[in-house]
Amino acid sequence: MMQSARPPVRHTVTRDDVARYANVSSAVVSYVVNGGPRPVAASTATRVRQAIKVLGYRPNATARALRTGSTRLLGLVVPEIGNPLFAELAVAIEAVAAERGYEVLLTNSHSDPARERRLVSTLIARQVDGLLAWTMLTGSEVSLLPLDDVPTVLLNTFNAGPGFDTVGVDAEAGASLGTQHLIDHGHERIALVIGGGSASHLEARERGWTAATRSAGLGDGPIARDDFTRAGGYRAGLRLFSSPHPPGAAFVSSDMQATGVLRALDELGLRVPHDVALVSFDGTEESEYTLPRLTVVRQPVRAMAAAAVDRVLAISADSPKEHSLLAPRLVIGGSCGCHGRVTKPEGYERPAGRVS
Amino acid sequence: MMQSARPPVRHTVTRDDVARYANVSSAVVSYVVNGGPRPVAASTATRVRQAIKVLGYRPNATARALRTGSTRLLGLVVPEIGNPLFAELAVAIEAVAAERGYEVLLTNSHSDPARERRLVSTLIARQVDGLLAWTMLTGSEVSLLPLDDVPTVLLNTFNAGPGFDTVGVDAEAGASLGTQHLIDHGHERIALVIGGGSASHLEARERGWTAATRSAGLGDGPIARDDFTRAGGYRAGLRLFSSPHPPGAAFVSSDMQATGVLRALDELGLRVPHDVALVSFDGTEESEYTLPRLTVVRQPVRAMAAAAVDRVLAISADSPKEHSLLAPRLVIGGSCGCHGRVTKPEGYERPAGRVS
DNA sequence: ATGAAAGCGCTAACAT
DNA sequence: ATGTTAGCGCTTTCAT
Repeated sequence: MMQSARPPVRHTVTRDDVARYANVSSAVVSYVVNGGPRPVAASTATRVRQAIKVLGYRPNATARALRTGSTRLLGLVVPEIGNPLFAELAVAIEAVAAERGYEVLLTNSHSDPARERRLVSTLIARQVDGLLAWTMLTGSEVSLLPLDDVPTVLLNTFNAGPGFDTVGVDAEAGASLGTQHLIDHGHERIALVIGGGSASHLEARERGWTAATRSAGLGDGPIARDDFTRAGGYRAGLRLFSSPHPPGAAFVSSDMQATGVLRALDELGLRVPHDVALVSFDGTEESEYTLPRLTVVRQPVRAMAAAAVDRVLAISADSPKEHSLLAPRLVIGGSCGCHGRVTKPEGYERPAGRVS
Repeated sequence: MMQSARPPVRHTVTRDDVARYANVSSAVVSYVVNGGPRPVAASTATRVRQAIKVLGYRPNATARALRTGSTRLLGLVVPEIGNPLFAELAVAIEAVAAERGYEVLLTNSHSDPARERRLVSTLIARQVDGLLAWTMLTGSEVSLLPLDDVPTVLLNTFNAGPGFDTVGVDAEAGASLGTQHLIDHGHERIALVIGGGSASHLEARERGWTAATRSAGLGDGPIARDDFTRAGGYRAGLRLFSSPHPPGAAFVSSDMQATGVLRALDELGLRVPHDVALVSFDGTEESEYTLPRLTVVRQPVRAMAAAAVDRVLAISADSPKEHSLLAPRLVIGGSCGCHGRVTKPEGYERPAGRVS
């Protein structure tokens, strides 16, 4: 005769304990806890709730997930939480997901393809109900991910082929918009500072910058490629503006790099926007507090989050793939030359409070 | 005769399918997948692995967790992922946890006590193996959390009473260190910019600032309290430095606020460090890219992460509570007056790469 | 309105 | 070395 296995004790009070205490069946406890699917007499429900309180019963979401087949968990993969853009996106996605009754398992790929593949695997193993990924992989690499039958939305990935749902910002239009603004200021030699990789959203920014300068009849400006970090922007800025014939303006493809460029310019003794005009891509809160405040092409982070979460929750086996492309918008700061002086940050409110 | 319930189909290929395909028992598949606890013949193992590959089998972590009683998941609650300090801490905790074979469920309380309580509840419901929380609650409120029997480490919480394990930085010593540095520069009236709340780590910073000025025989400087954000620092800075008798130096209790103070000073036409000297608390990467670079009391983020994760994994029912207090250190930047000019950011490397 | 019980996918003790 | 099987805590169908 077989003996049963003895798994480690964890969650001492179970639904059965509550049932026993309240003198009902475990099914009734479920009905009370979940508000259905069967009705429960008011007096019984009260007794059950009382038992739950007295015993300190806490439902086990793991068991529930195993039984129902749904974890109400969304997996999110971003390249770097330390980048304010992704932090803001993660916060927004978390907020939208919470409104829909989902929680988010947030993971950080450190822009490492191998790590990204591993993260996707563990998220799937954890049975997430949906997956949102800002991938660093190329289109063909993405196709190799073990995405099986998990509803997936790729963020800002435009070369993944038709097999994936995508939500992204029109980076090409955004880069054109920002570059055009510098052209409107009369600049004729406009550099591009951009990440070193070949992710599709980077290529799009490069295309937008090229398109704007060319359609204005200007020659292509210099390109400085470096890491998608503050340090990368700093190095790119030093190279670009200490060259023999430095450009008078630059479109920087991310706020983090722009922060680095600002430091480089400061060290080189160049003033913004007087000597060099700058427009950057992202429009994170950090960009509102640089000196001067950056003029930016702002990513519609909230809208992206909402579109992505709603889409991933709507995906079913036979739904056709969708591709949303959101429009970024230009937000004028003090780095482009529109204002003689720095503009107020958005969070500004009349000074109030104590100074003791 | 009873019929069985029919949960929704999800994960089509199960461990039993693999067993059937490889012509072994499901136990053997487990042994192969988990590398134990019983040995498996090499040829059998190969057959099983082949079956796994062919069928595209992916283990179900939910079922595993239910069975073993361990999710290998750590819950983390921080006040605001948008704050670079917490982003850096989250990344560090994630990295340490990964080394120990754990993943992190990261949640954001938005500094809202009610939300924080809810997060703790859902993390416990999700059966995290441990909980790390940078709480905004007071000591007595923390005691009311349904922490039951989940190993918990509180981060930077010093008034939670002896019932909790804690890991934190010595904020009082840090604030003294930073303030003392301004005193060493000859400042006699040193303001404090600090958050409006009453969290214990804020009180500690205030104590440290007070202790340093008093032991130097100086009178207490002005205090500006405002939100723990860039906007809060900006408002505090405007109030503080547009007052009739503005201080010549300030110790700012967070990098984010310091960023706002820098903007306020810029708008008021005051130069740093020439007119006003600044030292701030945190030492995030962002503080290395402000203009000028901030002189900071740097929080030992990596060390905190390691201490917290190791501690939470070591906690058992009968282990006595521990309280680690880590030492922050002063990192000189360009805002205190040590250098005539801005110092190089840490990420600095000799310029290299293309400028096309 | 309530109860009984099967079974989600997995692990591991016990049997062979 | 491999097989059999109970049961983790929960939901839900079917029966009463």
